[in-house]
Amino acid sequence: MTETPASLTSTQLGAYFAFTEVSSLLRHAVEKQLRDVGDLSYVQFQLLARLGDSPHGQQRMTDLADGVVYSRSGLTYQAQLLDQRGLVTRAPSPDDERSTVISLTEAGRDVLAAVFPGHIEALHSLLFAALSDSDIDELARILGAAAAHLRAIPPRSAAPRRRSRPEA
Amino acid sequence: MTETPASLTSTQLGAYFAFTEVSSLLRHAVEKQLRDVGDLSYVQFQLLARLGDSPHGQQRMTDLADGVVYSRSGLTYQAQLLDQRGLVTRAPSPDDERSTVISLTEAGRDVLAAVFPGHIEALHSLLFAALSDSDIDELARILGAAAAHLRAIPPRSAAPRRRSRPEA
DNA sequence: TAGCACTGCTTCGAACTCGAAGCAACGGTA
DNA sequence: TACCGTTGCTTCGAGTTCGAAGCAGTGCTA
Repeated sequence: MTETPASLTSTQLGAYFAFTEVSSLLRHAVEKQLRDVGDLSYVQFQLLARLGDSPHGQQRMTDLADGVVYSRSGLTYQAQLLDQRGLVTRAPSPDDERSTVISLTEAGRDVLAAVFPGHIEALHSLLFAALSDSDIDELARILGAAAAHLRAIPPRSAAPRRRSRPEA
Repeated sequence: MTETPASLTSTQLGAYFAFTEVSSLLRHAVEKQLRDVGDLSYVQFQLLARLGDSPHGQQRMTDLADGVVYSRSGLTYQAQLLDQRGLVTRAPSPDDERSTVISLTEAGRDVLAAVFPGHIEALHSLLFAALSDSDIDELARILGAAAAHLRAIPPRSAAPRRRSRPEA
């Protein structure tokens, strides 16, 4: 570490607060749109979208979970729900019997197609409408660098969790 | 509406994806630090921090909930937990018997003080370390504008919720 | 001052999330 | 081939979140 100031500059604080605020508000607004149009939670949408972007509309559970920064057990739960709704199917991988491959169905693609335009429209009106083209360029560049940094720093931070005192 | 393109430019997509990724990763990392050092969830930290920043270390429940973009019932729950831990106290407002005023205790300030340096250090190493000063300026400016826009757009969007089919 | 819509908080039930533990399959080694 | 640490997923229990409903206090109007 070169230096570790005890505080942040007001600009840094401002950037951080603005970031968290945009994050919260945008998330809520987008969530609402997804719920209203496709009866999807944000997580479910992310999962479907990621599948839609994958080679044969399919991915291994673990890869999918890592992709959306989500717990494996949580993914199992959501995959069940999506499976019940017929938006995805699950099958053991031919390569590795342990793996479950989750695949987007036609119905899944339909829901995705139904939700997408509104999703994009929401992003336009909520986020990009307030920004100039060059702002968006800058944002993409800066956040891209930040994302790369975050991805690289903690490859998979360990350290045991600790909720409350488990016991004396 | 002036125009509603059916898709986003790749720069816009990039900005959006980078944003969500930074948001997720940063959130997880910060959450972990807060948990390890002060045994606080992110929400709890936000609540304490906001109280610490308020006039007499106190705020009305509703204002606090709005401040952190959080449901009222959720706040009631967390306020109970923080109360039990002695980090805050709750009392009816003298002005308005309906209101509950939640106040930071000394113990609450102590926890906040214990957690803060690590929190700032985490922000440094996770986020700001990857960015130049001018990047941070830009980020603050752009996200500030976006936040203002988001705050203004939906004063409090209504529209009834709808989860799954309530019936066959 | 009686009536009444509204506000502020809490309670309640249902849904979602997570980590730990459990179970099966894999892959290396002897 | 038998063993064994590792990997991939699911099950389980506990904790957290939300919206709807309920309840009390407020303030406006007649």
